[in-house]
Amino acid sequence: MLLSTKGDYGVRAMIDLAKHEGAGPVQRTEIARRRQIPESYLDHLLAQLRRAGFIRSVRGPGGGHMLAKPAEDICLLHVLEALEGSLAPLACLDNPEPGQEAICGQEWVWQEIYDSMRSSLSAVSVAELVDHERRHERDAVINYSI
Amino acid sequence: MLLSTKGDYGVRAMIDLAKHEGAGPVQRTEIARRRQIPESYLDHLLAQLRRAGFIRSVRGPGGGHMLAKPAEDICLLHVLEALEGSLAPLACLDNPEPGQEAICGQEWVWQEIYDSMRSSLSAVSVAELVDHERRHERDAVINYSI
DNA sequence: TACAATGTCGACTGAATTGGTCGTGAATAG
DNA sequence: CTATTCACGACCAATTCAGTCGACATTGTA
Repeated sequence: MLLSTKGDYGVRAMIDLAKHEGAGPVQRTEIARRRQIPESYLDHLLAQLRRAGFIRSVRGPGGGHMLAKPAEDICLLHVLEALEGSLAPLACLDNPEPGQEAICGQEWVWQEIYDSMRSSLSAVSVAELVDHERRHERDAVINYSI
Repeated sequence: MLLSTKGDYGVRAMIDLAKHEGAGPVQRTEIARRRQIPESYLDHLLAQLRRAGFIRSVRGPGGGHMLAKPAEDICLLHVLEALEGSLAPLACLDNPEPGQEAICGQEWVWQEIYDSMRSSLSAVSVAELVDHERRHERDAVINYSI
């Protein structure tokens, strides 16, 4: 049931881009270092995010990557689905086949879980993830300073 | 994010056993046929369910498998965890490592989803799955008869 | 113009996991 | 004793995961 690293890393990258918005393009190298992602692997994820329209990239010296739209307008669900494909825990939740209920007998439970999961994920924007991280950092500093 | 067939098949098997409770042991062959599970694969799943204490098995002619306790007392969460191991969508939810929050930045979202999922799964017993299936069958018959 | 920095893309790969099969052996009812 | 049924472990093919690598395109700067 694990999310693959694709989804995890991809979201990390989006958070990193959102956090450094406004200071020009962010380089692959920087994202990879800060978020502990293998650089050449990150390449693929950035490509997927670009094709999905979440980021823009510019080449050449001083180039890098940036969000293609405001972080508030990008929800976690869309990012994850772009990277992972469907998040359904059972294949039959996406394309229900008639007669399967009698054999499998548990779709209804998973359907509820799936709906609830999608609802949670679509309620969280990349901007909120950044906010949360910033708050967490502040708390850590306060704790440390006591 | 898919549940593996282990979990799916295993739950199907438990439902099948619960449904045919009281009529003596149920054979591997029967379960496999009704629930569309490869018979020799089902073998492994029954072994895991047995080791986890959910079912008892008897050998010899007329042998088979049966629930080791009332279907009402067996919840989906326990069955699935016995078959799949942890259901956590991120590895860090089970053994959080300090410092990861700053890098990953999304645990809190997944923690909520994970908690909610576990809560849903532990609220459903195998008996309820059987009930649900029986109701579904009745409805299907009614629809057919119209 | 040359070149260095950067992103783009696709081929390739090793390891792990998934989803099984198969064969041997043990228990037991009749 | 034999047929039936479970028990268990060895084995296996295909797929997916998680990357690496190399060739190439673009562009700012000297």
